[in-house]
Amino acid sequence: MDIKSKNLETKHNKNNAFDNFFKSAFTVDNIIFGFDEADLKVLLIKRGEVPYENQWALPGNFVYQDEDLNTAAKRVLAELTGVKNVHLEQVKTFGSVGRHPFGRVITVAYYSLIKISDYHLHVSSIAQEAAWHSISEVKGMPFDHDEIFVACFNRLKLNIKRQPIGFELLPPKFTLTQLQHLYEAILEEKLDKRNFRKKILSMDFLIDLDELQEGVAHRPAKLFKFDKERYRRLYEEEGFHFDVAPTKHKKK
Amino acid sequence: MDIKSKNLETKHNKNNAFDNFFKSAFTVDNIIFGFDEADLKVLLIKRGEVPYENQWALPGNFVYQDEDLNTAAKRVLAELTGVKNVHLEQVKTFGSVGRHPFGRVITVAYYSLIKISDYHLHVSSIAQEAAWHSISEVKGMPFDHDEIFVACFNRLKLNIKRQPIGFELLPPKFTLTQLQHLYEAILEEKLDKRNFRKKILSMDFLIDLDELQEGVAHRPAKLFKFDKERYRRLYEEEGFHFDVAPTKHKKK
DNA sequence: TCAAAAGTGTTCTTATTACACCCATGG
DNA sequence: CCATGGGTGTAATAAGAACACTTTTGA
Repeated sequence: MDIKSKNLETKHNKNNAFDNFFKSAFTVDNIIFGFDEADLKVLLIKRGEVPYENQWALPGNFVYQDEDLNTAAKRVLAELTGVKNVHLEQVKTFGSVGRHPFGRVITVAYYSLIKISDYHLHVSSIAQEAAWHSISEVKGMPFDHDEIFVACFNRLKLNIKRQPIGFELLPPKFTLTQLQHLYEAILEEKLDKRNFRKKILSMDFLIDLDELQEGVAHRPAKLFKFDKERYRRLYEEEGFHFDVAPTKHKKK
Repeated sequence: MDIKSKNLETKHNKNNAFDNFFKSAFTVDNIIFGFDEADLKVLLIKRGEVPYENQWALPGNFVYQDEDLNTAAKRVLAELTGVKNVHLEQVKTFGSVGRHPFGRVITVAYYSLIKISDYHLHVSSIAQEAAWHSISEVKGMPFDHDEIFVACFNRLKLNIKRQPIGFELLPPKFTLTQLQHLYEAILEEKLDKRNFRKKILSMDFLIDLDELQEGVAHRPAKLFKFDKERYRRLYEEEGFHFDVAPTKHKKK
């Protein structure tokens, strides 16, 4: 992403009445989710810049003057992880007056879903250091990052039941148990195994690869992959609904 | 809302490296929904300012340097309609590079729900003129306002099934048919009368006022009001779900 | 007495829930 | 042969969908 210094300033300088308003900055912050067999994780950085240098925080960056919001979010992600073509969703914008010590900075929060195996740390200008943190440990971040994290996690919980995004977090081949654990990690509740399988298979977007797990000290599980086309069609045409009973608990 | 000229600029001027980024403006735009017996409406303004002076557009305004985003959205609403304490939801932020001819302007879109009867036009600095438009007529607005409208309307469709917001659009006393028409207008489909009533009454947040409509040329309908407390509890405790069959159409 | 909208139940179908045992593998 | 997780079905209950006629009022 190269930064051309466009003539935006000269354009708005024609309209002096508005100049007072062109004094804000805005940023994107990115909650990068990954799933590691059993745990839902978030990629945090150790900040390489003031303010809050050296603290663990959400990866984010200023949005350049000639850069769209989504582009900026993708850039942050790519610089940090080297991963492109990622599922990205804008969640909410945070703009409290006092949220940034340097002035008025509004931030647009995104979440993204990546396969943890695709990730290879690209230490960049954004960060001195980056690391995956379990979602339970994500607390005490600077700015309003805790609040941003909660908003994004809640959005993910909502979306996982309605959108074809589960596979973004899994390797291309996975077992039904892995998929169930992913849902459990996101929804933060245990699900009933038989009901989960019945429902997910009835939806008809999983392809049985006729392959088995290898090297596990128990009966090997079958491997599946997502049929993205079907998954997408299901979502677009009829509004996909995923809901199964938690284990041993009356719903409602 | 008075505008103090805080010392934000001097604060960030200490950090010259960032100064390049403090050149953006941001605004809020507000999709104000109202419901008028049969039709869902949106309050548009005839712009009193450049750019696009005299065109119908979404009401919005720059966010002041010392004003939170929600506060700005409420201010726009209050200046335009005189209505306060309104249901307001942030939907999405739009920030394409070229969306505003005066420079980089990011806008945070909100929707709000008001009782159309509470509204008395306060022509303000924001608008020369304001008027309710049926949602079907809302097209051809300047900037990216069409896109913003669609995003907000879609969000409303989603929320009406999950959140206790229906009553925000109705007068304090209403009939079941009015309520059904509201749902139909938002969801853009006809619903089955008996199923609608069965479901909505079983949820137990409507209070039968033992009053009847007057002066109608047909059997008068009973009047109900919302029990806001119950409605809210229902939502918070168990995640309220509203879904009824459209008339004469197989679902799925 | 007519037009207009209010009000009201039942049956059928589909989806959700609860629940427990045998199987295949590696160590 | 044991520990570990994989894999499977059925019955009971609840929710959703389809559907048509009688009632009350004002004009």
